[in-house]
Formats: sequence, structure tokens, C-alpha cells
Amino acid sequence: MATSTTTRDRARPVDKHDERRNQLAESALATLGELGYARTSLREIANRSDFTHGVVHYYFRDKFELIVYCVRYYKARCVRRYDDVVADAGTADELLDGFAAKLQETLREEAAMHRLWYDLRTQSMFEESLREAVTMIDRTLEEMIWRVLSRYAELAGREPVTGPAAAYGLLDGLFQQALLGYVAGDEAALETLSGQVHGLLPLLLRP
Amino acid sequence: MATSTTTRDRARPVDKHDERRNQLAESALATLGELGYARTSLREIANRSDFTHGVVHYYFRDKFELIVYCVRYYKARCVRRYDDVVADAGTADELLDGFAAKLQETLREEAAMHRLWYDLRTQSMFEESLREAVTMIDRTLEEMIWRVLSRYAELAGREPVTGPAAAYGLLDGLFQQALLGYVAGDEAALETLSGQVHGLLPLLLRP
DNA sequence: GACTTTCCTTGACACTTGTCAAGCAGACCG
DNA sequence: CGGTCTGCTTGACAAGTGTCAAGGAAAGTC
Repeated sequence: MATSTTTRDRARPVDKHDERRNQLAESALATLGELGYARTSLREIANRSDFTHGVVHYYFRDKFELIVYCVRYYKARCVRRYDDVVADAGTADELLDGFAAKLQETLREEAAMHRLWYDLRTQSMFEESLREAVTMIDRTLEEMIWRVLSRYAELAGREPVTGPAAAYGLLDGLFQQALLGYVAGDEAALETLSGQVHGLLPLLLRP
Repeated sequence: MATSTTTRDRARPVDKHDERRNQLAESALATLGELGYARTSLREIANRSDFTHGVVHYYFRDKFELIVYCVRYYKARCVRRYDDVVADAGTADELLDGFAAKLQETLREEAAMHRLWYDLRTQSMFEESLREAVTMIDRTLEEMIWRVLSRYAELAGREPVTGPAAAYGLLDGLFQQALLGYVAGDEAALETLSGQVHGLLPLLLRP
């Protein structure tokens, strides 16, 4: 991100507006990740940033617009996380190892963001207005997982037994369980997750 | 705390106090299932019941005590849901069919309760005070799933390839995905779930 | 009957929330 | 220099929140 915000930048004035929005989204995401959707107020977001609560309302019409903007902003940041692993792996086992390691890394370093994601996804079951954004991200994640699995199958010279949806559901279940444990302080969740993924993926290939 | 005073004196077999608490929990659960944890206030719970908002505070010290009581009350109601299926099945295929059918039934008839469960479980990642109750239920659900899977393996004369935790994580992932779709209006999620479960369980048995 | 305990209603409190309007500082433009 | 526009601060508003206390109603006890 371009942190050299001051003056020098002869770029379009339009960008400045968007840049502020992104800064606010960044702040908001940090707060949301820490407190969760329910307990996060606009004032709290402002307090934990360098802005006042009026600014938030200046850049976003209402709370909902801010949240949805954040969700989309977040998605753009995380959706290609496993692409390198897929591209770099030369064998099926290598891919599996890389994928599991990346999952661990995600769990360790992005726990707050991911519990927020699960929070928002769950909220979308109650708040219809969140549904569209959530569905979109969910589909993107599903495709991300599918890229991993189908490449894994390819490297193994075999075929997946499941479709993209089931594959995503299964892995997401394991990850969510691990996240729950990890957030609760169970460090072993990292290893458990890796083991489970190493166990699962081979099962998803037709013999 | 000591609000139950000296319950010893009259030794009424059925404590009227507890009965009211259960009625309130029932009302609260209905409201929570509809609105979600974040948007449910004590007054809203009272409004949607035959009680006034003061009564809630008379029977529960604070909001948190009510929520936790509800969570436990809910658990007691749903945790033996698959026991009949396990007991009645004579073959592995029969068990699989019965289990999938019961999952569908759960999805169809208890969607509100389950989205509430996922809501609370996610909240527990932010609110430590919810964690104990949630962990307890999660373990109970894991055991429930394990009873199904291990009996399934037994009937098939084979061994499960996963432990209880992984099995629960996988199935929970599929169920949650189906719930998300179903709540959003996708009726096909019922069939999809059944198909996925029919596909998954055989994979979980050692060849 | 009167008295006590239990149950519930009502209204209030202190506080937080989203929202918005009035106004101010500074840049930009003539 | 004055004027205008953008970005931001501040303070206010109404609505909603959890909590609680004072007191009435009902039921049970003597």
C-alpha cells in the first residue's frame, strides 16, 4: 500500500478519496477482527484509528456500507494465497506439504481475520443484506480450494472423487475446527490440522 | 447465586422456578434463532413472549447467564438426535441412508436453531466467557458423530481412517455449507448434502 | 382474618449506538 | 486578497441497551 500519502503525489484527486476509504477499511478490519461484528461500533473503529468518528460517516454513508466495503477489501487481499504453492509444487506430495504448511501459516498469522470471516458469514444467515457479498467470497474461496485439489490430482495422475463444493466444505470444516481450537489457546491445533489435511487429501482422489 | 434461597424447605418435586427459567429459555431460543445473538436484546425476548422485560432479569442475573443457560438447554434437547438411527440400522447402507435422511430433516426443521449454534460458536472466538459452554457442546456433538461413524464402520466390518475430531470437522463443514445454502433459499441444498454424505462416509473407512 | 414470601410490572438510570448538522481549518483558484 | 470547496471536528439527537429498584399482586402460611 502507498503510505507516502503526502502531497508529492500528483496522481488523480479521485484516488485520495479511495485511499482514505481503504485506510478506514484497514482500521475497521483490525477492530472487527479483534472485537467481532457484534461488538464493533463505528466509534470504536474511529477510536482505534487516527480518525474521529465523524470521518467514518463522511466516507461511508452508513455502517452497512462500511462493512460491505471491508468485506470486499479483505477478499481482494487473501484470495490468491495458495496460488504460489500450486504453481511451485512439482509433485503431489510436495503440493500437499506446501498446502498444509500454508494452512498452518494462515491459521497462525491471520486468525483474527478468519474468525471475522466466519463471523460475517454466519451473520449473513440472519442479515440478508450481507448475503450477496458473503456468497461471492465463499465462491471465490471454493475456487481457490478447487485449484489446489485439481492440481493435486493432476500431479498424482488421478481424479478427484468430489466436486468443488464438497471439497471446500470438507476443508473448511477442518480449518474452522482448528481455528476454534487455536483461538482458544490450543497450539497443537496447528499440527492437528496439518495431520488431518495430509490424511484427507489422498482420500479425495479416485484410486 | 444464592437466589434459589432455601429450596430445601418445601421440597417441591418440580421446582417452579426452574420451570419458568425453561419457559424463558424456550422463548429466548426462539428469538435468538430468528434474530441471531447480536441483534437479540432482553426486551426483544420479552416482547416476543408472554413476559415482561423485568421477568427476564428476575430469573436471570444478567444477559450472559441467560444466554449460557439457553445454550445448555438447547444442547440437552438435540444431542441424542441420531441415536435411534444408529440403534435401528441393521446394515451399513441402512445406517448411511438413515443418517443422511436425519441430517436432511435437521436441516429442514431446525435451521434456525443451527444457525444460532454456529453464531454462538463463532462468538465464542471473540467472547471468552462463552467458550466453556461452547466447547462442551462441541465435544458432545463430536461424540455423537463418532457414535454414528464407528457403528457404521462396525456394520461394514471395517475401520475408520480418521479420529473423532476429524470426522466431526468434515461432516460439520458439509452441514454448515448446506445450512448456509438452505437459509439463503436453496432447496437443493438438502439433496446436495445427502449426496455428499453418501460420498464421504465410505471414504472414511479403511479399505 | 393478617402476615410473609414469591412473583411480576412499571418506570427509571446510565450508557452506547448510528446518524447527522453546524462550523472550522486549510488548500485551491481567481 | 476574497471566495469556494474539500476534509474533518465537534457536539448534539433519538433510539435502544442492560440493569435495577420500588412497589403492587398473588399465593401460601399462621
